[in-house]
Amino acid sequence: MDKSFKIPPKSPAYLTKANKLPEILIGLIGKEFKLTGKTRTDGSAIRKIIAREFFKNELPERAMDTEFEIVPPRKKGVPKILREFIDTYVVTSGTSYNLQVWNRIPNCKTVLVKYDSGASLKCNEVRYVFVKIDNENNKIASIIILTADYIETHFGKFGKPTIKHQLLISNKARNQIYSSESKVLYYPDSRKLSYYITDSYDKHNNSIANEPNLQNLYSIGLLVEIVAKKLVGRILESNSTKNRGQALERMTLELLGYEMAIGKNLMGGFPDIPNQLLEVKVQDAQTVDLGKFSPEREEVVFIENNLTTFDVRYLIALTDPKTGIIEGIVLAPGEKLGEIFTYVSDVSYKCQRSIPMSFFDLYKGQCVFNP
DNA sequence: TGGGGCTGACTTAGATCGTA
DNA sequence: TACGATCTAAGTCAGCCCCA
Repeated sequence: MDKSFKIPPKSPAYLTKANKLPEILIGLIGKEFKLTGKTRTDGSAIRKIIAREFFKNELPERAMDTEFEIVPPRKKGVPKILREFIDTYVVTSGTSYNLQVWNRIPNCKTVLVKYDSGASLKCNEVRYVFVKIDNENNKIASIIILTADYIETHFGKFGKPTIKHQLLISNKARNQIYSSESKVLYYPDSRKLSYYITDSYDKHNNSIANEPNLQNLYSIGLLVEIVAKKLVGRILESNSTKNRGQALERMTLELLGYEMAIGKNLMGGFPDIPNQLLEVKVQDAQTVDLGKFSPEREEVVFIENNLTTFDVRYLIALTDPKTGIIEGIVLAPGEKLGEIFTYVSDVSYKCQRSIPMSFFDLYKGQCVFNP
């Protein structure tokens, strides 16, 4: 996308009026658009197409560098097409569309761009451009431009912001683990746990639902022997992303000696296996999604025992993305992860709101603003 | 509805080349 | 030799999907 779109307009008054936006984009209706299936590729392609239409039209005059300030650090939460204060979204299939707005509360008045004149552009002024794709005919079926206020009024408020922590394991670090003899990289338990853990295996009947029982907590050293080393070489069936994590969890439970009825649901929550204070993760790309909890900062997980994210043991299975074979294991207390790997610098969060697909179908062949 | 997962676009850093 | 332009690799992070 042209860099000029990353510069805000000279002032909010220079933005194209929202009710004029359909006139600019109407020409795209019926135009060919083939989905690649690669989500970010499609999202990027649509953004470029929309931007091109604005380019054909006259862009709002740009602000000079000295006239404004982007308020959020690292421009997080600022719409991609800043010159028109627009974010674009691709709507494909399904019965509802899950709108995810990243790093801003959509319908709030937090300032994103602050002008020296005193004017500002706020979160609730972002225009959301939804491009509905006709999958069968590979064409743009409709373009619907909405405001956050319209979305909340018609479909309900956005859900609470959900935080996403991520950890990076570089290929270099990964290869170091692969080239080691055991293929297992591990570190001893946190000092707090070291007084409670045991090095001897004793099959017991505690459910995974139980809170950690400090008498039966296996040490990382023992977990390496009974779980980690035995996981190396096993295959994680890659039928779906979520199932793979669960497959690893089941394998781990089995190796720990817990009995799991076939088809029985796992606990969910944090950590995955509370009874062993063990969080299980699969990694075949560079990024490990830690989810809501992260040991980057110490956070109490079990108040009763004052156990924190630093004490939780992380078992990360490094797998080959093509074969699903576990080629290496990282087993370390949360407090160590940051020393070995890199946390994604800023925490990202998203606000979600589902919009029924029937809403988009209503406007097939049209380009409309807040209909 | 909240949360987790993969993926690849985008960004940044580093390397190399061309010209003055 | 210095500087800028261009190319490449590594690092970052969010879009869309799926599931409980």
